[in-house]
Amino acid sequence: MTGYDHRSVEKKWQKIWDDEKTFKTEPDAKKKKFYALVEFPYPSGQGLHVGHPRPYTALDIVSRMKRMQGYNVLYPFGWDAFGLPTENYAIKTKRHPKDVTDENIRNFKKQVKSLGISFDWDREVNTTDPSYYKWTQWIFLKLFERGLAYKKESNVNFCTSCKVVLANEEVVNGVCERCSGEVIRKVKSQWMLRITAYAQRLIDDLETVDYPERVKQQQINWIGRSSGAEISFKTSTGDSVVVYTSRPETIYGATFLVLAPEHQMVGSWLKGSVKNAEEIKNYIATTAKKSDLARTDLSREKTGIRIEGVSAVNPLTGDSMPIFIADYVLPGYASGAIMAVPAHDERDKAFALKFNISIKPVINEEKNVLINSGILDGLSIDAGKEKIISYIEEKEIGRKKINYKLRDWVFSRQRYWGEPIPIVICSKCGYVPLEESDLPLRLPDVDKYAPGPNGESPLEGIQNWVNVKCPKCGKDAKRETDTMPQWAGSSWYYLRYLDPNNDKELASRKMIDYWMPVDWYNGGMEHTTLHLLYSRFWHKFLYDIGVVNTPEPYAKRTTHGVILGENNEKMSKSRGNVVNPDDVVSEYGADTLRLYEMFVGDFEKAAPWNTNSIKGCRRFLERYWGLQDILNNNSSEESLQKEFNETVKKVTNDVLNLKFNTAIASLMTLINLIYEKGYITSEELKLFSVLLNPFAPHVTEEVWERNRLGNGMICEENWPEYKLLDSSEDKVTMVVQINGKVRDNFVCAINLPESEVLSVALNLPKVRKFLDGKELLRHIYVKNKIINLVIT
RNA sequence: GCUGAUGUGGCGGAAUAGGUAGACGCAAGGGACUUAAAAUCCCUCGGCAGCGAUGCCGUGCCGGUUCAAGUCCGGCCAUCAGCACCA
Repeated sequence: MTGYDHRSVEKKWQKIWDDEKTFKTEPDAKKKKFYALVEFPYPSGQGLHVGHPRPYTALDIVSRMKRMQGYNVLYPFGWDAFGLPTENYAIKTKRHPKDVTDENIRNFKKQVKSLGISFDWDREVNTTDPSYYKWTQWIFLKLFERGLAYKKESNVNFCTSCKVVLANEEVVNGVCERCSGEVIRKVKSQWMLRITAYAQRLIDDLETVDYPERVKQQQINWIGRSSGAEISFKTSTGDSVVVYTSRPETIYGATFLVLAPEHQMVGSWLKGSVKNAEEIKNYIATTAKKSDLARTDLSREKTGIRIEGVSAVNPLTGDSMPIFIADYVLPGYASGAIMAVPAHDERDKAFALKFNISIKPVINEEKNVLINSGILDGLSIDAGKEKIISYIEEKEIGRKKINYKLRDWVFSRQRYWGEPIPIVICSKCGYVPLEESDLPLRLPDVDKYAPGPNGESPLEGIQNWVNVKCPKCGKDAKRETDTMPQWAGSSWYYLRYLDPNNDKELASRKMIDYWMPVDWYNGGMEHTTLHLLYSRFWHKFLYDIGVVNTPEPYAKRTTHGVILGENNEKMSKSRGNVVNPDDVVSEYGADTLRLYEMFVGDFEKAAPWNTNSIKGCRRFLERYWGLQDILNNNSSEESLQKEFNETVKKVTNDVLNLKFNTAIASLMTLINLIYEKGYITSEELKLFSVLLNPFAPHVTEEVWERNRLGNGMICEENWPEYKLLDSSEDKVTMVVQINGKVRDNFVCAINLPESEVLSVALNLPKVRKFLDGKELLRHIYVKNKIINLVIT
């Protein structure tokens, strides 16, 4: 037998799969469907990263196994191609972003294809294709129609480096998620999506899906539900201030109010009888200059100013309360005003100590009951909360209230390379949506893609595109020049795969009914509060308007660990620890790379790259190839039937449980046993090849064909089932412990009666030595496993 | 600070339900083959003591439950990730 030449083998089978469209999928009512999905990549100029193949291979293994088990498997792929890096690169190299994108996709596609993933390439989608973004725009129009897309002047995050506004989800540690540039606050008129309308459902429906606990928790924390009460405090000017508190039962301890410096009421008071207006104006101005990062710096000492000449009244105690403004109260959350209870809130306490305000305890911490609290005295926290809420509702000074930290999604970007927002701005009619028949609204060709210094969209300068007639009144109007964020196209792409060429609907209802929901969606942890949350939101909206048949898009979500550099640090060009998958494929082969990426460790955990370990996987495949040299159907003294059977069980279960590393280890153990035995039968080689096929699809096809192990391709074979074998003849190893410590073991027939096991154990020389002069108190017997002798 | 993870040899990592800790792989050391090297094959490989049989210790730390704890309980420590003045 000639040696294992991965180059020719892989090239050959990739061509066959391509030519014969082996993995093309159509709905089939007779088969159970299985929709496997990986996050489609952003085709950057750097090409495929060694981290990409890990999830692709993982779900490829699942898909290939499921196909062999008789499922109708959909495993599609595509390109999330709008976005800033391409645009920036295009600006730098003076090329069109579309050309750059096309080139990057070509390169990526070549690389992905070299891995032998069983994608159905006939369903490839590209978010920058007008036939695709037509439907992204269509969804936007629907959102607009239902009042879920609106334009609003607001204080937004602005990345000074990308010159673009960011969603809250895109600001990480106070800096831009993408470029780590400084983020400042800017008042701008922006398109917003009302994701907050779905906050509760986005929390509740997590119970209906199979996601890792940490993903659920992270989304729940991000949405940040808080339950409490809104209470109105009368002030000396005759106005009232509404505060939100999650601890209404502590109201008797509320000794002052704090308002965000931006609070509306402050402005109106300044027009009236405030004594220290200058001081207050200065404080407001200082606050406005601060970045979010500076403002939320926890280690900073509290600052604030008392509003002299205005005070409030505690509605329960009747006591007068001073009013302050302070930047630790945020304008964007709840009503932007709090009642401060310094005795039971650390921040309020720090503030009270600094400004010398009285601190009044209202909870006995030991007994956990309310004190100094009038009508609530003696009640538990929970009972007090209930009573005070019904009291304030009855007296009409407040009500129960639920708040969320989640903000509406800032949906405008002042950049070129994104989906144009299909809206015309008319001075008479306002924001006028395009007709569905006018979609897609294509991106115009422009000469300059760079945004203006203050974040003006590059589209603003394209007169013949911007200037249009209002679709409603026919008068002169202008197009919206903002584009959509990167996350728009990826919020619904899993639906387009179902029906990628449909120009009447985003996907036909028939296809949606057959394929949805996605059965298994794997992706990165970094998308938990971005893409994953956004797409759940869009899907719920599509469900509400009757486009899709399920309230949740993804039945099961798993996450992969990242591949780190050999030095255990994140792979990056600047660290000089980047491994190029092309080099690995060329030197060791795609099958080896696939095997290695699955064997390197727990799939859900990060793992450092190790070039030496790859050799171990390559060796394993060479040993597999070498099995062809020890084929022998005549010898049959020894059988590995039992071991093969156990491996079937192990591999099948491990693949479904994401334990690819131990599945491979069990195949390695089995091959070691085969070599110990010295030969393999055709039946055994056939079974081994089938088990290995999802992991190493090329080499197994080749061995299958060369040795005529079956008709057709191995990937079309049936997956083996675990057989219940007659085990009455089996032997087991019985472990003998004395006082819980392993002392010896012996091999005996399976299901040997307890009394016989005990007598064998007691007669073992080692055991007798330990028993010498001691008394046997009792024994614990675990069938077919262990006998523990308890002695004095 | 809050939330969620994780802590096992020189390294990556195994260990259904509490039941032989270290599977599998890498690296390392020794040997065979070879003029030599690579490749391949065989042996050793948690620590301490011992020629050895063997014994003791050992899964971040301290305690507990149990015949038996990497696994369960309580309390710490460390690392990672996300959130972070959200009232």
